[in-house]
Amino acid sequence: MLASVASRPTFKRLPRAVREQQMLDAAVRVFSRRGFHEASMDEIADEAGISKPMVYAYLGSKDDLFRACVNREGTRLLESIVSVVGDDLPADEQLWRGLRGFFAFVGAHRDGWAVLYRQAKSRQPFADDLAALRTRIVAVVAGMLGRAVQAARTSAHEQDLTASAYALVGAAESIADWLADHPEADPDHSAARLMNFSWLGARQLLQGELWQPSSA
Amino acid sequence: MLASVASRPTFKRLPRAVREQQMLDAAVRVFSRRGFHEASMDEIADEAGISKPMVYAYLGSKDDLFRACVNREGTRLLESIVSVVGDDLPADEQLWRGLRGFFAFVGAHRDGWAVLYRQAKSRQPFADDLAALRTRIVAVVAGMLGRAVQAARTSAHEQDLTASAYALVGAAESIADWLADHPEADPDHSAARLMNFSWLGARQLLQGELWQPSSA
DNA sequence: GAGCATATCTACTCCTGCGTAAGGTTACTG
DNA sequence: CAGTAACCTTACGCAGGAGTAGATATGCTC
Repeated sequence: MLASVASRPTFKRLPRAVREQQMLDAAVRVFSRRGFHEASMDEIADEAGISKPMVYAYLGSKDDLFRACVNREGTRLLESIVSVVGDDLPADEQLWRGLRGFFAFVGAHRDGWAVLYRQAKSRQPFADDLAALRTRIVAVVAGMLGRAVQAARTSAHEQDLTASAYALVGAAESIADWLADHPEADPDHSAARLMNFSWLGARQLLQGELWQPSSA
Repeated sequence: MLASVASRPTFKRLPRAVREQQMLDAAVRVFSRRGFHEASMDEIADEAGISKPMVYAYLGSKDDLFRACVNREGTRLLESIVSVVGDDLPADEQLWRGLRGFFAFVGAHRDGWAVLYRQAKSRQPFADDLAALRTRIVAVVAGMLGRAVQAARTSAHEQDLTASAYALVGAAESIADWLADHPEADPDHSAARLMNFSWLGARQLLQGELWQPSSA
């Protein structure tokens, strides 16, 4: 009704794969700063420099879109941990590498972390997706601890290993949360602090003991 | 327009203070199972056995109501920790008591915990309230560690103490989260597992060492 | 047992934002 | 350079739910 007079330079056409990634990037940013509900599809479309029906055409409903974000960021997160943790290294070295990988991810993808950690937990349909991811991480950690126990020829109950894994993951999330709000902070520093806490325990720390990475 | 024919037994009048508590109880339950946005004011009013305008008259808007829930549950949580942690006890005894108090609260107020932990984190306006509460808890924990360090005549950087406090609080939240989903689990058991992890550290645990409470 | 403050209800209005129908625009292909 | 398939848009339908207006019931006080 209005145009076709000026025939505006209008828009650029891009292949589907590219646009989908742009949309996901935009969605992660918006979900991160607004929260799931407060984020509107209009704002996401706007942030992606595209109109709303495109989002629906490519990624489906708002729920679908959010789930796609969680899956993409979750996969990246998990990948950044498991890719650096070797199978046959000493327990403390594995722990150290895992923590570094984790905090490096959070430092580099603060938006993604916010979506995963702060948003997905509250919405029931996605809580399941997140729980699944968390369970996989906890399983990785518990498996690591289990192998270390075997290597030390001591024994431990399955439940205790799992509890320790939960504690470790929770501690990491907590510090990551702090990190996400302090852009000036160094991820490796956070990793070292958590390493000290979780490996040595409060008792040793109070006695002034410190853990040192073997490789600089 | 419709009634005044049958003059139904209709409703019971209750003093404001009582109704307010009923409403808060209902709101916590509904927010807990639905999440902030999915919870409707109609459902909350219904759960409280009252009609919607009453909620607005007494507690204000939906935001106000949610904030009231967070404040009430947060105050209770903090109280259940600080009330059992003496000032002049050994560090491990303080830690043990604090953890027991915390997990006892979560075990007894799972709904309240869900509101605090899973919901408040995601909504921007309330994230501040929750952050304030968390900061107070972290400060309590850090203060405890600080006194313990002094008692041990060792030294530690302020930042390291705070990081340890964050890690401890995060680990506790993580296990509490698990506890909230396992009604059959014993809160004291969870407290003991976390005590082992945080006090001894992973290294000691892997060597088969265990921490024992001095009092049964 | 009449008056009055307070507690309570029913029945709306209106806004926000998800999801879609119907139709232009671009660029590739023969 | 016409035909066509994939991109992309504007403009709307519609539902859910926050918040409110106005009327009614209750029980305390004298």
